[in-house]
Amino acid sequence: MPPRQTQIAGTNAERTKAHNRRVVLGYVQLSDGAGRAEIARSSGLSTQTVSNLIAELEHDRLVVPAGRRRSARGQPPVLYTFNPAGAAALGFEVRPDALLSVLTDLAGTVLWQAQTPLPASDPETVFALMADLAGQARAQCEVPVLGAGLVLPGPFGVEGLSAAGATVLTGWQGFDDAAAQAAEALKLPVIVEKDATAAAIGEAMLGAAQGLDTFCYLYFGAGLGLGVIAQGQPMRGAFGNAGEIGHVIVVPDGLPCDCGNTGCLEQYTSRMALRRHLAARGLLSPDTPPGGGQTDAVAARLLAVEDAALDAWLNEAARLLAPVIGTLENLFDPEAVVLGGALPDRLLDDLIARLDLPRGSVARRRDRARPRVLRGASGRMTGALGGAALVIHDTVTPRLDPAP
Amino acid sequence: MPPRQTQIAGTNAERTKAHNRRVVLGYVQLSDGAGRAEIARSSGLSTQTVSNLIAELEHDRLVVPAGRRRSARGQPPVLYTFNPAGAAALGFEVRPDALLSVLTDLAGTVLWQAQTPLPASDPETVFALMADLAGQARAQCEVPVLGAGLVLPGPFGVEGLSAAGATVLTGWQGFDDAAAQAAEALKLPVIVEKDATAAAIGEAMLGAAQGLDTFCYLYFGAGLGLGVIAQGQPMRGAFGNAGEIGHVIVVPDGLPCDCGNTGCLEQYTSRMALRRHLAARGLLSPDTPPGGGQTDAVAARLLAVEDAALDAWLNEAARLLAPVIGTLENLFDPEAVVLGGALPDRLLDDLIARLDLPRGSVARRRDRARPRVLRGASGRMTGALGGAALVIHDTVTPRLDPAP
DNA sequence: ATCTTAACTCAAAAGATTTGAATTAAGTAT
DNA sequence: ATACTTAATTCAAATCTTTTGAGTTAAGAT
Repeated sequence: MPPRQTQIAGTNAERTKAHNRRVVLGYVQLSDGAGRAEIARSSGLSTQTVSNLIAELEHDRLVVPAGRRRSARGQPPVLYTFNPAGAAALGFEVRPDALLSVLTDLAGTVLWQAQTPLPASDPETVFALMADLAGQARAQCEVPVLGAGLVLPGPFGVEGLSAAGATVLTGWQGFDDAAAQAAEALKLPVIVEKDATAAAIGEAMLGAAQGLDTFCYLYFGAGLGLGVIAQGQPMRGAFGNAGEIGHVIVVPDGLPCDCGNTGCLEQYTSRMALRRHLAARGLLSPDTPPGGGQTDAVAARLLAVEDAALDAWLNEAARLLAPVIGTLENLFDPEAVVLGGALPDRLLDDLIARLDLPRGSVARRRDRARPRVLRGASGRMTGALGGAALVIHDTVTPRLDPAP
Repeated sequence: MPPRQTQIAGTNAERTKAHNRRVVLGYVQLSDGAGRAEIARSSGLSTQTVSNLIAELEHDRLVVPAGRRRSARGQPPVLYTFNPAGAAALGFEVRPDALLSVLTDLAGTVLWQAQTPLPASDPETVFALMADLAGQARAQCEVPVLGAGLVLPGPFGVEGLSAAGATVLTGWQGFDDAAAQAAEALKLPVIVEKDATAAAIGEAMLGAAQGLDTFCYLYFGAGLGLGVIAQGQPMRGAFGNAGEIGHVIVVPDGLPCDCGNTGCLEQYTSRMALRRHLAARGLLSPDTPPGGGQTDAVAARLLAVEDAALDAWLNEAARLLAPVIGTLENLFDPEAVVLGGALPDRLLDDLIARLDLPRGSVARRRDRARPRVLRGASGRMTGALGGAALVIHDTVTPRLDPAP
């Protein structure tokens, strides 16, 4: 009868070392060339400890020496830089109709990718396919693969929401279960995350949110998801369902939603909503596949010709989104809100330009250095790339581990 | 030129021990009697390590032996329980007009308290007064005082919001600065937190949110604040301003707010709003002091006689609050949402009973064990008690320390 | 009465960081 | 040119903490 749900583990020398290794590697990654002594000063570790860890990281090819700095007095430090080519990471995004896979180096450069239709989305089928694809990917690269990030659409275990949505997987029990099964199938460490959060980690590691410690990420998939990174760590919620922003009610008695409420944000500001808007005006065939990029292509063309229907949709989407972004600012106090996902860059830029952000917000700081809203990376592989980024994040960012 | 804003510290043997000590103490606190071997199993530590730490904690009087368990085979374990009387914690809540102080034992039992009018709310005056009060408090108790929790109203450093609100302190630079100055004045470790978050920690340690790892806490002060505990840790945001829920817009083109927007939740659902509502109907003198409990007393009386004006206010407050709670559920995925603070219990209970919570929410789980909304502790000292709870939380809950 | 299981304790071993002295290297002043 | 200062790095011994393994104690089961 343990008193906690979340077991908190004790720590020991090995864990201490793993933590310090991440501290050193994380510092090197974010710097462009750092000497041992500088790392020691910043981390509070002794120079000797840093020296040992650097030696180990150099042996593992995760850092490489990059000449000596000159200037100032004293012995010039040997600079070390992060070596993106020293290892690779796998990312898988499972959608109801397809499995998207990438292999990247530690800088997020794609080494290999695949998009595979899914005949069925039950775990057995998917894991078998993933194992096969992982084999192909590993044959392509000569460096060690650190692990795999598995990206699943949420929410999990919710009455109503999960029964109705169009983007739902059946037979998947939850994060922990999926991670264990996937690790077994791939013979690799596996991290499971929902799409918006994985994309947010990707953005933090490799994209527009680099250097941000606390930010919100709005992910335009079929619906609209929210990933929150708070103090460098993804916010998961009690059941892994944090960030279900698509079902925030923005129009009282508005359009009906799968979730049973009316006027959900997702019904107005999402690719699904855009598709419906364009289809209703005859600008898009109603039987366009939901997952495909055809909506994007049409939208991009309409944007170029300043189409009135698209213009109206963008205005409405921006009008409803702006106060929600203000709410996010006031609730999470982020350094910025990032918009990204499966819409064309130009469309997101245009949407951002139309946002009339509320004045009453904790985001209005005198010392503010960057815009309140940023555009992140976009494209179809964003989720899978986020999966790979999870693995990189895990090897680079220190954190307190829960008990195994 | 360190690459991170938030320095991430390395760890060492001493920190390892401090962490493990917290793990053991935290486990004992949440259990009602635990043997060494049980603790070792749950924490992953060896029995010898646990034995050493228990010996140390017993020496410090933080745990006490409580007989042996019988049943099963093998030697019956010596059970240890948390000893609330083994130490004490101070809590201070600074308001523009008053300083509220408490000394509690580790179970949150009040050993001493004081409410002191503030002639001025500049840091020097407040710290001098705090030092004096801390001296009085420490004279009252024979056990060691572990530290002090300093509770301040937010937000900090925001244009517009901070210039306008009625509950603002001037001359206070920020959390870190205040913590250092207070530690200097009190000669004690000091933790600084904003009111809603401190109250939330208090609720988690000692109140309605016991055992909850992830929850939202709505704090009815003069305005309305939100404290979020995610995975056992308070969510602070990038600038310590997370949880400014009072300025979420719930009525388009509604009542004007100090923040510059219109229709903010705080203008409808807060003690300030209640006071205005009752004053406009002649049920309360318009010059009632804002901080006092007079509004509460009048409201309690009106509630008892089922007054129509109060009934209308409660209906309106509940109507606007329900979707906001739904939003919190969908954004934070908490185990529950707790309502507490400076309103009478019965009023909060009545408000909760009137909530018509949205059906489309990730909170609607088949495995849900408790109500979606709970009532927390209430009363004038809630914030200061939260301050003391911060100290207890800090001694009991393991976490990764940032660099000093 | 003996066996089994479980909790606990003692002492030595192992892992990691820290400490302090020595070494190397480059700039700066004499 | 030479000596001094500053800073990074390395080496070896010391320190802190957990782990390991053997041994002890205690209660139920056979």
